[in-house]
Amino acid sequence: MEGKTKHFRKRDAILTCLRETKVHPSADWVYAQLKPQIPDLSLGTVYRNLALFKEQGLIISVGTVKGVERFDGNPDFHVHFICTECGCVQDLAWMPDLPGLKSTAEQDSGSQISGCQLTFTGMCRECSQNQNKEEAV
Amino acid sequence: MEGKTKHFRKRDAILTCLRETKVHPSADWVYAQLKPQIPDLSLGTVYRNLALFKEQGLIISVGTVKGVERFDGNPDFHVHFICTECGCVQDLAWMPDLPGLKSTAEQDSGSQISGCQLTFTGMCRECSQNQNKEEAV
DNA sequence: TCGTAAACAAGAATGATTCTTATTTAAGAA
DNA sequence: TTCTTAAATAAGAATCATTCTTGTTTACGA
Repeated sequence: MEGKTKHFRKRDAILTCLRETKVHPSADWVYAQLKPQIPDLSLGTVYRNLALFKEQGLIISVGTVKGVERFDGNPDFHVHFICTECGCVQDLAWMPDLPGLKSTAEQDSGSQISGCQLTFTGMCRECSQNQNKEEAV
Repeated sequence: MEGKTKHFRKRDAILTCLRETKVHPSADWVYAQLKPQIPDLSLGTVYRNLALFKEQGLIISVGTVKGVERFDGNPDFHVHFICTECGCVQDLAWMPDLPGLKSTAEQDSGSQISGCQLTFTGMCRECSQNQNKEEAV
């Protein structure tokens, strides 16, 4: 009742961490998050497992924000918003017609399409407010 | 008839290079492209000017492909396809209703939206064919 | 009990990008 | 013209996210 778990304890913890957060974290964030509970966790392990999960389609990459790759534990298609100011990433609730998009794009490109990313960039509410404060000074 | 040009010769060459190619190049590709004509061009200059153009909205970043940022000299909204095998990037001709997308996303996120990226990933025709050949062996 | 393969830690290596310093250039004031 | 100043740049060092290497531990089946 303890034997089998140990071998995958870290792997499982990394996947669970990704699934439970909404921040669309970086490898480093996941590492910092888990390190207190798993003191002998290595950053390399986080990177390796993230790459594995991505390959298996369990997670997706949201893209690179300020030079750092960000991940999403929900691999189902949905729309993202990225704040170019603070780098936060949000899921949008609204969902366009994906099958339509995909088949159109497939015909257009003549390629086999496996993934789709719709991402908006801009300034999040919080950053907009902070900007206004600064301007008011 | 030669005076004013010199100061911006490299800057102009970098922007022109980006506008004339369809490959959605990396900084390094632009550097390699221009180096023969401009032997004293430095890679740092390419990076610096790309960052400047991006800030000015003259070009956009298509995202990071295999760890390298790729750029597009056409900043107007259009859809991209990225081959995860060879890393090539293509423009698609088809264009969804952007204003509609944007206003919907703006309401949804409560944020000021300035940019939009719709990107499909998959395997390009050429890579698909190569894969078939390999399997046939 | 062995042998093998996967998971892993630790730290080195890589490589894209950014930063620093000194030089050159343009353009305007004296 | 001659200074002064600021932008553009080259060259190479520095940074830092990511990947790779090596040796160790763990699970599991013969």
